Amino acid sequence: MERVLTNREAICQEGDAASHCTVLLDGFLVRSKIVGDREQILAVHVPGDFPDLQTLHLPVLDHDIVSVGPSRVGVIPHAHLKAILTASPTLTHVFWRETLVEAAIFREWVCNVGARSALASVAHLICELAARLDAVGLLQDHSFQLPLVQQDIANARGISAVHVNRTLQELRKRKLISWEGRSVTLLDRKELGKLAGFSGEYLHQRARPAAA
Amino acid sequence: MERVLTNREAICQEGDAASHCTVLLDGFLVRSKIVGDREQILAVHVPGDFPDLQTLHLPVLDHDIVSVGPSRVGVIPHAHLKAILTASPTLTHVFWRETLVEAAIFREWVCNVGARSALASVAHLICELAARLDAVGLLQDHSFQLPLVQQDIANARGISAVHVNRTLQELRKRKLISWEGRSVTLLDRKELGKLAGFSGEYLHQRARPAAA
DNA sequence: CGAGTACTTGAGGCACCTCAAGTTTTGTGG
DNA sequence: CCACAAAACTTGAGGTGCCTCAAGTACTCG
Repeated sequence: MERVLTNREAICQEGDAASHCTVLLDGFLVRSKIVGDREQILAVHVPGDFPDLQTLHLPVLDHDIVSVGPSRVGVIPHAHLKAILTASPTLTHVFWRETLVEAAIFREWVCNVGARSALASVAHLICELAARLDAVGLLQDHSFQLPLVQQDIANARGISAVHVNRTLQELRKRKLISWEGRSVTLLDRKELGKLAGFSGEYLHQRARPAAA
Repeated sequence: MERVLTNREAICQEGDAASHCTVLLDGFLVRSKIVGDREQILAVHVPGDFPDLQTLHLPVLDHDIVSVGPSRVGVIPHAHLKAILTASPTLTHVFWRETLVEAAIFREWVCNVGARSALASVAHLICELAARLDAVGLLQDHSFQLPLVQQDIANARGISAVHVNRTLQELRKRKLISWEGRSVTLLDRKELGKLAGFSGEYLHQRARPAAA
């Protein structure tokens, strides 16, 4: 079953008991959690991701999942998915692996918010999104569409929106990125990666598709 | 096979290709990653944990695993583990679930380093360790043994060791904890949890063992 | 019992924060 | 397709939580 989402529409919320899984077909989703008076974004999902695969074994959600920009998701009932996995040990391992890569990304995010400066951390987020979008063919000519606003970046990185603004200005001043409207361009991917301390290893991408 | 570890002994390092998994039988392990000139601790493991289960599907490690204090681990070859999992879909789901709980803990750590103050974040770490140690019977009378030093707490929380020291003094001053030598005691679990914004939900513990 | 490691304390500094006001862009109903 | 409101972005200025450096004290273990 398919479901079309407008901007900032909740798929599910903390405390919900999920009975189905979601696959993101088009657009973006973020997972977030309210911590005191702040909102912490835990993950940004790109097309091809299964953002709530963990509900198969941990049905009660410990965070919210919300669309960013117009999006489209596929919905798969748990019962259906379980039948498929029972029938195919190979698919079981594919899905398990998917959740393990996700965990590796969470680990890198701990490094981003814990050990990197605001500048490096924001640069790292852009590198990560570019690499993941590239893997599904959504990076064209070093550019991609990104409906996240500066407050989202702030919530993802644990810094203030004002500081995100100044950080992006610095990245633009250094001619590392351009960001106009919804369109982000990596002007110097190598230098940006160097500043961010980015290494794509943790994404455990199997193969890179040929460049367009 | 069993392996006995002394303090600060590496089990495996970033870049290694693992051919076996580990189960922590006794003591503590931390997973960490070097980020620029800092070390970020990604996870603290307690007895019963499988800290490198992900190597089954992602053999190349993206971080180090090191003992803290004298420890004892069991070593299970991948081939052996895969045979067991092939034979038992139930066990497959149990192990998968284990990695999903671990991912939930990573998410909470993102909140800790991203959205909580130093005081709340350190308090949260203590609450989490107490809850996890309680689940395996290693919390006695609100006390547990913890071989982590202040620099480790700093590396886990993305703050300086000096500030960890001052934070612990504040927690002691507020009569929330005592920490003498290796022994940590929760003097007021409720208040500590409140300060930390701690809710054990994310640990997805199935059942709590009866208190000793 | 000596040497290394961990802990503590003080003091000055800075990366990032909050508040606040203005400008630009985006979305929406008439 | 315009008018208007709301949201997003930008800029300035003062503040603070945590940092770094540095020195001294107290463990711990061989």
